Amino acid sequence: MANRGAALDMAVLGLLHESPMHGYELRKRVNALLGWGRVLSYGTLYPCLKQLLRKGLIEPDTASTTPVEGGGLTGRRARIVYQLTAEGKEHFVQLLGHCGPSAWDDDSFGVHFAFFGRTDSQTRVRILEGRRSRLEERLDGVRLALSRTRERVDSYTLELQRHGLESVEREVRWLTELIDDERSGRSPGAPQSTNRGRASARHRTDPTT
Amino acid sequence: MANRGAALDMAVLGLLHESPMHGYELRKRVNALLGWGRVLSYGTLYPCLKQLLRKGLIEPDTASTTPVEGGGLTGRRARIVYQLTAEGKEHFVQLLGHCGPSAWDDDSFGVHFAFFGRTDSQTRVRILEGRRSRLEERLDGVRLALSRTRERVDSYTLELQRHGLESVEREVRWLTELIDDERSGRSPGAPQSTNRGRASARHRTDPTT
DNA sequence: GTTAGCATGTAAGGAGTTACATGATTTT
DNA sequence: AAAATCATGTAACTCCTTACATGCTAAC
Repeated sequence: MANRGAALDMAVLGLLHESPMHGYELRKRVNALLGWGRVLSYGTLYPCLKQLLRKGLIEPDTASTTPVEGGGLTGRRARIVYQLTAEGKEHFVQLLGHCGPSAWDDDSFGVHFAFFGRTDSQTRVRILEGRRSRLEERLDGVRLALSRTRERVDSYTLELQRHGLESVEREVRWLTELIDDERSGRSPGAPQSTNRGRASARHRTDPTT
Repeated sequence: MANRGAALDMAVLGLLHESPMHGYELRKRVNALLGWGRVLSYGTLYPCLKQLLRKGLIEPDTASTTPVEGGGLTGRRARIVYQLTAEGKEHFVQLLGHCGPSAWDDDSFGVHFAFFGRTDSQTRVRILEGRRSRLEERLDGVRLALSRTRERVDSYTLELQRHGLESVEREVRWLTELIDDERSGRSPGAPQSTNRGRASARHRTDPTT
């Protein structure tokens, strides 16, 4: 019970690990972090924070949290700035190390990847490979279905399946490149704020955009 | 109330429109139709069928449904073959015609696309264009977030965002090609079972696979 | 002075999953 | 005789969204 989307927990913990934040800010950062198409709603975020608080993984930062009384200087209404507790940090590090099947899930993988900068290369490779074989299973399933239905299906259905297949194949190639980079030490490595070597150059899109 | 995943309803209706089927078969076909990554479970499908039955959109095909008594000949256990009612067919045609915002959603779009063979070119173009602008909005959001955070973020987060961006951009280009094909009459058109012209040739992947 | 953005929450409900319950038939 | 596949369903639970409730501050 109470798994509250392991991916969301991890995203929140990871962002608070970087710097303390209040809920409103956190929501924007989570939405930016994972280009999840869908956006995180307050109805999900606040209950999540409440639960993390109850578990003792986060706590209000009393220094930064604006008290409603005395205000004047701040110019903002009361808000609760959260920070990680010691257990919270510990828990996040543990989540980071988990490289089992649960980390290959669509959402979970995205969050793990976003925090790769805090992991060691070995864990990264394990997650990358796990994710890849997960996608390859998917591929096999779709290819099988495609070969069985082929000819019995109209061109649009076929085109849809073909497009889906191509997307997943592309993702597999992406993972393979990342794994190769990782193994040969060409990986982005440390969480530097300089933008030299933002992942291998061959991934780049039009830089003038 | 009771929207029961408009996308699922439509997929079921559409498949039953092609030929009557029982639940077990239907599940496999739905899973093949939409390379949804996730698979449809019985816990979703059967309640859905129940509801469509209650709404009078589908009915058991008494001729094909195996009665448990008297069996002998069939060699299979009792199963319920469903077919569309007149209202069901009507409803499906209506769903097919809906080209408003709800049809641009990830799932909904996939189902609409899969049944494009039953629609007119005008509807197809409207759905394709709606879907494209939906994705372009998404793109704008991500680009904005990217430009605001750039430099403050480590290379892995950046790479994740870049990859997400590229995927969506690729999808936009795919839609643009389809729209062009549609406008110039180069579209796959009718739901033929011959495989001549399975969408424009330039979409093809390695045919030897 | 009203709209837009900041900020925190709750309640109701939708959509789907897992796990269970049941049992026949076919293959190994 | 066991295991896999066919076949239908229900119950409990999870995750998340929408819509609501509340109120402050900044900009137009």
